[in-house]
Amino acid sequence: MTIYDISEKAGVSIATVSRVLNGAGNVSAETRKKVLAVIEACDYTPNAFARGLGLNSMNTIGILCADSSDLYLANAVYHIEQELRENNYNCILCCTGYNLEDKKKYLNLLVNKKVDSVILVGSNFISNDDKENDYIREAAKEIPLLLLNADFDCENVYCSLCDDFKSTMQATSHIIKSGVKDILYLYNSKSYSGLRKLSGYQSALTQNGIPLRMELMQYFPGNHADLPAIADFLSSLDQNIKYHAIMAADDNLAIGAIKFAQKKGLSIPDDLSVIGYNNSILSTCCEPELTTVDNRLEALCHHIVRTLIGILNNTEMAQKVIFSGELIERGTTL
Amino acid sequence: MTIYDISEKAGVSIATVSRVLNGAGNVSAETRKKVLAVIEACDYTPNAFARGLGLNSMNTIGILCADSSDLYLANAVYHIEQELRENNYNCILCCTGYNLEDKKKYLNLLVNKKVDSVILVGSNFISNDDKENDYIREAAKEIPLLLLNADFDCENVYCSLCDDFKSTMQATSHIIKSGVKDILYLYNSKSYSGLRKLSGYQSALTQNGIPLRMELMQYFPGNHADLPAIADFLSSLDQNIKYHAIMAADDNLAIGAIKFAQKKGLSIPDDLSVIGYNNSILSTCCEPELTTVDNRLEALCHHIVRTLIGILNNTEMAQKVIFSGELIERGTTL
DNA sequence: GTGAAAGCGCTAACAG
DNA sequence: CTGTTAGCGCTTTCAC
Repeated sequence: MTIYDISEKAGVSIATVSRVLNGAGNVSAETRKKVLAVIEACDYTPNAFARGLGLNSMNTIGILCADSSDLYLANAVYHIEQELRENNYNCILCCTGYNLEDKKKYLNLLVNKKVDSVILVGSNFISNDDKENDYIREAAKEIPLLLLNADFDCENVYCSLCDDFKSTMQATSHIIKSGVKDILYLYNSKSYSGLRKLSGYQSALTQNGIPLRMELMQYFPGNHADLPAIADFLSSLDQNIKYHAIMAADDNLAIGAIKFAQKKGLSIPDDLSVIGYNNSILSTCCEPELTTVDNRLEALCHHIVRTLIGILNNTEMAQKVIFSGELIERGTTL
Repeated sequence: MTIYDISEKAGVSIATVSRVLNGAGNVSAETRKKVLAVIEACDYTPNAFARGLGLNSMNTIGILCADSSDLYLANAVYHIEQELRENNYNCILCCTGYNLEDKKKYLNLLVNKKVDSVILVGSNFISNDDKENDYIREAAKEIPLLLLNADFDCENVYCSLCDDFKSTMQATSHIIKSGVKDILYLYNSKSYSGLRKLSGYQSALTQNGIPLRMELMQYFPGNHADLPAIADFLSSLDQNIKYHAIMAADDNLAIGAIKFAQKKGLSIPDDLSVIGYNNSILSTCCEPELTTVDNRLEALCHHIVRTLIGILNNTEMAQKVIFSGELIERGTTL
């Protein structure tokens, strides 16, 4: 069933059918009604590929993320897909892993699939080594790129991010104000965002006149989905490193810290304060529940989709928007 | 840059360019080399829409799921996308929520977008009221449909599922063997799969000569992502309902149960045994870690993609494959 | 308000 | 082994 069949049955030209299909104004009410009746009767839907070829768009947006099974990224993908769908766009999901070559490959693939735009979810698409960001610049020459939780200045790329520096600084300060000064910083990512968080931690200490100590900044080299491994990592640390609080770069790490404390018989928050980051489902799985930073994921996703829709409608849009995180106080802090 | 430009620059016809592009054999090595050089030099990639129109396929598969932020579904989507991508297919993700009209609407949308097939992830797409499954039958007339974790007999639909009845029965029996007979069953879904699990629980009791008690089968009406609400639900139960074990239909519910026990000061597993289902990240977030049923998600996903690839290559494939779950014993059982 | 016809860029059947 | 040509099904410009 094609537009030709419909035009024939309705006794009009294909141009007219096309007009009613696309809601063009210049069709008489009578003709429109007649055509609509035939379309209805035949249960006709236009061929999406032919439409795509003509319009050079199939209303699809690529979503690139390292790992859609990651709690945080899965949530982001969920919110983005939802809001895009409400705006009549569909999403092609593509998970890249953390390898640069694969990121390049799949970003290219999406561009070649002729998506209208791609949203890169997560800070790990921007490297601190700027040469490694050329693939982003190249792709941005073809279609608009939107970055969630990354900061990158480039024509045709738009960023929505949370001020991770400030949030981490505030969270760390919150611990300090409670009277604890020896705070371990536990992190798992050296992405731009990961490093910003680390700076926030350092800044909070410095501002409060607490000297920085390298041994209190610990990088967990494993997979943060492996919660027991995080606990084991903490257990394996030099016993001479003393601390009474852990500021974690994400909730997974924080849960690992809590497991460690439980195994060691430490009482939370009396012996050990813990703060996480992301306000994910993990922050409520434990007792006491986890104090964590809500980095406004939903707002970020909402904003990024609004920006995208604006761009696709040729409206001028802000290239960068920065949200502020919020500390959610629960039971793991004093 | 089109195939015409390339053919012109290479001094051959567009047919020849098309041949080298598609790896057809009948091109002389010399011509192929020449064309390839031009393609390379121009950084040319064929227009995906035009290709789609000609071949009636763009190598995309629809993934329909209720909620891709759900731990379990997110994992399924992740594995499916990954394996599909390795087979040169891309995924259009579409989350429907749990409302029947929306499921219909988005399944139709995917069919109209001309995906090659759609994978329906999660048992909630099949209703116990068979009339409500007609939308599946309709869609299956157009393209092959693959169901993950659902059981449905219909031409052109293929199912991969885990035997939830057996797994739940075995898990429940495991508790009984440890000497506990008063077991609360906690569930949150009345989907086909949800009901199969409940039957498994009942069957285990019956086989062991334990009478069924309605008050020990509790349906949690809230959202299972709201962990504290699950704990509150258990707290709100009639105090006269006595039990020393909880068999939960998923890990979320089990974690809620553990939170409840911790609040109430019950020791796990001595005062209360708990078993979850899915072997998700939540099963390792607590201390002791959760005994749970691994329902072979990765194997299911692998199999469903293999089946799909087979179908698309016109190979005859089994319409239904049933995997067996496996009890992962950790710390919440005796 | 409506129709004719020219693309959009590719694949594949057919001819040579 | 290579080229010509007819679609694929739609949108859109230009006449009328």
